Amino acid sequence: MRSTTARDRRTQADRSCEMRARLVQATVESLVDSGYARTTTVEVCRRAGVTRGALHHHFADLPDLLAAAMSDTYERFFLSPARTRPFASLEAWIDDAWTRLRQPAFKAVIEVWLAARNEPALGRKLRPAIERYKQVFSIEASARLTSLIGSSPEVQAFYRLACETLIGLALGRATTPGGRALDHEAVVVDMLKGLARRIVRQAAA
Amino acid sequence: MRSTTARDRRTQADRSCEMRARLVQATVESLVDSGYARTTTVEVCRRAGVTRGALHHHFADLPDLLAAAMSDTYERFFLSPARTRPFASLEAWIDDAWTRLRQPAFKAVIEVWLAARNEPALGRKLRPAIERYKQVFSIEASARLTSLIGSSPEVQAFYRLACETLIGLALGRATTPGGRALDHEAVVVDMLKGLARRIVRQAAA
DNA sequence: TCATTTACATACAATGATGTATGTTTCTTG
DNA sequence: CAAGAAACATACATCATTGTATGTAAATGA
Repeated sequence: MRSTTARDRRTQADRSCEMRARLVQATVESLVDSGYARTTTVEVCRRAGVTRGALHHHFADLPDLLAAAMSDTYERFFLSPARTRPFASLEAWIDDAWTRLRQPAFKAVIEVWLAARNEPALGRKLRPAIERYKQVFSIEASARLTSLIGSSPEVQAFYRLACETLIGLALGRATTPGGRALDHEAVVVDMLKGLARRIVRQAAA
Repeated sequence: MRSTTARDRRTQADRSCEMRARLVQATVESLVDSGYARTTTVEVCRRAGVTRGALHHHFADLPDLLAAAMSDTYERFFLSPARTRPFASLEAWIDDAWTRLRQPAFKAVIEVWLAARNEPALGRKLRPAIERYKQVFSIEASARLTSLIGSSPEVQAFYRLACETLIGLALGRATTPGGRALDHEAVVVDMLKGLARRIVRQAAA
């Protein structure tokens, strides 16, 4: 009598992949609603419904798992699906960026940003992922924006300002119980888009 | 032979006050450069150069100490010295707000904001201090701004936007190793002030 | 000045987290 | 269809942190 049915039979590569995915997902969820300090190996495994043995089989230690969770979050929420077409307008970029930043997963990013700054060992393991993420907001790397921003210092400065504004809004969400939308979010985003229109128009003139 | 000199002799109220101040200051420093997760009673006492006995004599537990540290930070950096004169311009307010937000102590605020959202017990003890702080940025409570902002929805929206932008900049500092100034800070603040001028001028017209 | 209270230190017990060592099951491969 | 390896579970030893209990020195006040 087999203890496993045919349905349970999976290739080892599949099992590894799925397990890593479960652990990574559980880590992000834990970061989002328990925070870094409470994101322990025990907590992650509890959420994932596996033992700590599984975790330590796939990840050397907790920082390794956190680094993997970060890379995954960047991929899923901020880089993919591959966006290549240039933005039609700065407003379109604002909508796109805010759609991504307002997701709960961004709280996980903030938690780990701060943790990485506080704990050097974690910081080293996270450096590649963080460097990669910084490029999401860098003008140089944003090929989809270059044609819009062009060489106007005014528009460049506004772009930087818009990034900071959206991050501020995202932090507000992250520090709000339940992660609900705040009343003034829509107001601020609208104003930001209105300003974008004016700045671009003025730069063109 | 006395073990204490006349110079050492202090009233008990003085000793209490000084000890509490030392502990609170050590807590803020620990939050700033070690973060919430590493701000333990042991760490705080190490920084303060006292034993944990002293800590637990003055504060029931760690959340109590953190709450005290928050209240103190709000007082020192964001509320006092009593600022009552209305701002001459929105730009003056921006300068003032950014001067305060860019201080390292703001990182302590962020750390505890996030921690309070993650740990309900801490959240309850911090609620009064947090509510109080929210008012720093609320239009209603900013008597120094009402005459500037007036009833114009445009200016109100811009004010909210400016708050978020400055918070975003502050978060950038908090997540930067060493807490150094970032290159684009000045650019963003300048643009923000430029926009403020235009918005106010337009609202007046 | 002496009893009492306050301020602070030391010692302790309990808990929780971490990484490792060692099993057991499931897949792969010759 | 057997090694052997990979996937995962269990058990363990260690360390950090917490709050409390208890002890001692300093200040108060009658």
